[in-house]
Amino acid sequence: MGITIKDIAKIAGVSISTVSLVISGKGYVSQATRRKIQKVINDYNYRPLRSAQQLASNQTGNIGFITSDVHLSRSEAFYSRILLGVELEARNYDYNVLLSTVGEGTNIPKNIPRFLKGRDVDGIIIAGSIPEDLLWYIHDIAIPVVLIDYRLPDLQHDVVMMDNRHGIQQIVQHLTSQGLERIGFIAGSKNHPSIKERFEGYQITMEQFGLGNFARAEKNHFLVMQETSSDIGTEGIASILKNEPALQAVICANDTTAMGCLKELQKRNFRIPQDIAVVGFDDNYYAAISQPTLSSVHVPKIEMGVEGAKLLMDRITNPNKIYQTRTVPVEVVVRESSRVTT
Amino acid sequence: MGITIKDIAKIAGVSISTVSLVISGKGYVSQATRRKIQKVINDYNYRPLRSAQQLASNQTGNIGFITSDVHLSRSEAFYSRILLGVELEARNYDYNVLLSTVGEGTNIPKNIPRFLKGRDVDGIIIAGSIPEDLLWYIHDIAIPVVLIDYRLPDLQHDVVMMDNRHGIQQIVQHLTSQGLERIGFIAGSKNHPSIKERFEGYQITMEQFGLGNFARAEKNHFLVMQETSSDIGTEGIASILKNEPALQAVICANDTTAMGCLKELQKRNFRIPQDIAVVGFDDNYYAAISQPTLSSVHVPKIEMGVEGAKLLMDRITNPNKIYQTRTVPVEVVVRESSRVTT
DNA sequence: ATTTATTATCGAATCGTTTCGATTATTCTT
DNA sequence: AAGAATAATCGAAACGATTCGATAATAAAT
Repeated sequence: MGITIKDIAKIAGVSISTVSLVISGKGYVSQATRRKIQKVINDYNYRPLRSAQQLASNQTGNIGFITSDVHLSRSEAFYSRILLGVELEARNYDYNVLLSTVGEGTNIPKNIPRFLKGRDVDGIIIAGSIPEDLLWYIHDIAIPVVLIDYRLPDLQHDVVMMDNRHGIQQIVQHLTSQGLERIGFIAGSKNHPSIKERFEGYQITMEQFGLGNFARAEKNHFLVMQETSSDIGTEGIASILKNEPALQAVICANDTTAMGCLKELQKRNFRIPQDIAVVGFDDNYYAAISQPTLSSVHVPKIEMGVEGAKLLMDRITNPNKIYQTRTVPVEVVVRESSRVTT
Repeated sequence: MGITIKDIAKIAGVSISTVSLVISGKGYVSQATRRKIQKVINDYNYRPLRSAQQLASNQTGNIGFITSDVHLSRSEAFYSRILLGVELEARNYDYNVLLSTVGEGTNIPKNIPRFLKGRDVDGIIIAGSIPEDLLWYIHDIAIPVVLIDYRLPDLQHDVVMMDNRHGIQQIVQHLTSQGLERIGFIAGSKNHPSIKERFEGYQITMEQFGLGNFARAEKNHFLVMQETSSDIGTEGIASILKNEPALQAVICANDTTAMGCLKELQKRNFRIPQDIAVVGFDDNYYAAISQPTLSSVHVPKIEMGVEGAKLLMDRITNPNKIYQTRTVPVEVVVRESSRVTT
């Protein structure tokens, strides 16, 4: 079928190994032969066969990307964008990206990505939460791993996170600077590390602004275990308002939740933001076109993927490095839903 | 490093080739030896190394998934869901999925997915539009290809589409059954085959309902080349209303466009659906939670991916089969934005 | 009971690279 | 100018599977 390195060598009148050296850029090859060989390669449009390279070099040139099926099909395209970032960066290293989704259920071994069994990848990136025992399984394989927007307290890994605490801090600051003080908090999937950090950020910052009493009162939060959905916002705001009718603002742990919140408030004829200000987190596409437009914290998803890929490449070439956590900066985007003063 | 087929053979006391036969399920192996070998394989948790299999068998066990970067990061997760479907189905065949995005720009050869150059995949799936010359390039490689939600008139391929015409037909029927007759149409990226079919569906059905005159008048459509965005809806409805103030309903070629349309109408204090009914297409997540909730046509995205993967597997094992077009059914979901009568 | 067909097992070639060590050619030291 | 260091090239052994053909064992046919 295809043209092989052997053909190239014969045509160029050199040995196979010299051609290989030219391709990989390793070792010593004289300018003259290098050019000669390169010309033949170009002329015949030759590319080495990956599987042969893989077998001989014991490197696959592939990385695996694992995320849950639910995450991948999320409407906000949050993890899709992270995947995109990974793909973009992997390309710079001439790596392929293999995708595998896993169910939320904890069904090992059916859940185990095929590329792990066949030793098809040099390293993997895990985006978002996956079943804990699967993470342990992967950990035990001793393959380079980078986690994006996820982590387990008792497991050491390279990790990429967004700056959740600082994002919330900016929000609280923005709200209080407008004189709002009774600020509630709503979140789903509270076991997720990002959500946890956002809640902690809320508590810490409120404390700093002298609003610790309000922030500590349980009636002013709504935290549940469910997967992110707009229902959480709907239920959440209802629950808080029941006990705290004088609420002035509410921070939702993400935009989808905020959307549900918005909807419920409108149904009850609250004016937003005059009666209650609402802010989300993530800065979805829909934040910018919802009615009213939603203030949020912009998270650079693609960059998170890029950073993750870089970290992974680093770890693959340098397996004994100390583990790193990389935190990408975020920024509040103020829109109609929280702009009280003009 | 890892355990090899040689080790298994030695431990089981058989030849390498017999072990291979057990793994692949081909040829003749007695019950007794089969069990014996299988036991060793299980005990040692052995998996054949893919790259070695690939090299020896000249099959990769991989499929490539190509989509544009813009499509993948789309907020509606339309193509992410198709990807998910492909992944789910590929798993049933024990195939890996390699992902590559391509820029919208037409920069061959930088745009060429790496897995094509290294002959890393047995076939590829292309979801959504990609630069035309890239499609020609792929066509020339003569590798099995399936297109999902895309096609080129003068290029033969296996194709998966949604039933755009019938979806629109259902919409028009739904609207006219409520007495609405002056129904406009708004779409972006009008060169996309799905959008084209939706527009054709609009024209044909309107004709069937005796509303051909209205549907044929250019002032009642807004068709532009831009990529899908909510701005198209905003501009579109403004444009149509200028020439046709008595508009009763508008069909948007997708939900995102409809969102922009909704927003503009609300800004102008139109009541929806009493003054103007709005429907979208695709049935996004946000269609169900927007204000008002948006009527739309549900498209089973994951199933489209599944169908695509099936078609591709079929073509890989059977390269000379006649080309197929598979059309998945769609269904109107009526919500607040178009429910005039109660 | 011999021939023929079927089932079972194996040895060896093969797939297309990388890489190690050997060999030769060139350049640098003193 | 001889020996040492460096640069250039090559041959051959891996890498870990598949697969073809040969051979041996068993079953079926006459």
